[in-house]
Amino acid sequence: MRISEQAKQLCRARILEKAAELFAARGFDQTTTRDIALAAGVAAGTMFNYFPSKETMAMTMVNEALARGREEFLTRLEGSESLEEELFLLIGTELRRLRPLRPFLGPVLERSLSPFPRKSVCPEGETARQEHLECVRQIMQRHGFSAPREDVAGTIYWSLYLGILAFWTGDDSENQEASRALIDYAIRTFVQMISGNVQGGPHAR
Amino acid sequence: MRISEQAKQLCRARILEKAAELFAARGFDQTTTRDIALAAGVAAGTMFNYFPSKETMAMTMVNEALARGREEFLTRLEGSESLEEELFLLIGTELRRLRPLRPFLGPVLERSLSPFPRKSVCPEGETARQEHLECVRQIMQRHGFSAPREDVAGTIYWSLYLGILAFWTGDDSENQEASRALIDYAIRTFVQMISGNVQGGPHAR
DNA sequence: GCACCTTTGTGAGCGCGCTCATTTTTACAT
DNA sequence: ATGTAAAAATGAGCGCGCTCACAAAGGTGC
Repeated sequence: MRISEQAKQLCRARILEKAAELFAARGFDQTTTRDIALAAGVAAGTMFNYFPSKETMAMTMVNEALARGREEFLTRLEGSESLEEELFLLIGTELRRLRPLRPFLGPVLERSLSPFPRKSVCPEGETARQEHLECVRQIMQRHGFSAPREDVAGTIYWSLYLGILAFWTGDDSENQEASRALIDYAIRTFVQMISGNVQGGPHAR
Repeated sequence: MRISEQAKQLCRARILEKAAELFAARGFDQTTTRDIALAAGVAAGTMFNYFPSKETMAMTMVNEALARGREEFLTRLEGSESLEEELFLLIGTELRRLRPLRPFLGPVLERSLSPFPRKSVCPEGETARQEHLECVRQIMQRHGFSAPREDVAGTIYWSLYLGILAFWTGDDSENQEASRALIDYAIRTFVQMISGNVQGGPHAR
């Protein structure tokens, strides 16, 4: 059976929608792939023609939210922001879009955005990292930074970003003041670092 | 059957030893609990009287290595080090002890040291975090720092530490120059931050 | 309308980590 | 020695994510 591209995308979207509902209602680990298949009205095996793994389903939602956050960030930019302000705005809009997914983010990001090297990483996690870092790189370029020592600065930025994501994921307080303070501090620390103002240390000459 | 405490510890040690060998030889994910049971000469179910999960077995090894690293750190201290030098020495000795476990660290630390909140976290991972942070806290106190804003500074330190661990875990180069540079940079960044030298930013007055 | 081929759907079943009802083994009181 | 109860070992089996051999369902040439 050959099916139209439209019907295929419709089926894919229905699976994703039902998966999102179940993840939000019960959590990622408490939702089985058989549950999702049942809710979407397909056989258990059929889902895996559309998504190679349960993890991929969740990270597809995450990447879409992040991408829309970055789009919104670009429209909100006024050009008068400092580097710190732009990074704060970027992360803020990303988090706003991630908000509906927050009830089930923990296990998903733990698996897919881990900084630790693995044999079989979920490719969507790698995509998320690359696209966020590319956006940050563009912001830095706009402000005249060329990010010396790419590996080192990139790794440290990503560590801080993951720390922010993790803290925010667990921050259930009303207005998330703690998260805002943490983001502020992390961004300032990072900008300070790439400004070359962090000097000295055990092995500096 | 009631067994002597000695025999119990011996059995526990044999399971841990065989598990370590298999993890190192094939990797964590490629080693099944049935493999370990067979190698240790016990039934599949028996292992779970000694360790509640496969993950716990691995993190037990990690925590032991980290603890011995911290012991060695204390003996190596000469009292003349700067804060940066002490932190560098601490992390260096920890990593040296972790070295034999490095072939299978990735999946283990990804699961157990994740900064993301989870329902059923491996308690050994929490132990690792607390004991390392306690050691860092003592070092900071020795140098006259009281770590203002405990949540923020602690979270950022832990993010940087995880970044270091992750980078080092994947760093197969001969003398690990890249890792040394990263550790240097991360420590300097952190010390700069807690020194209160990081100021300004989008929401500072 | 019919045979043919490709794409898509299907669900039994695999291997995994882990559980639990049952059996076996031991220390100890007698 | 013997009986007893608790501790420890056992392995069949569960539920999970995921695979794969096969069936069903279109589009295409005649």
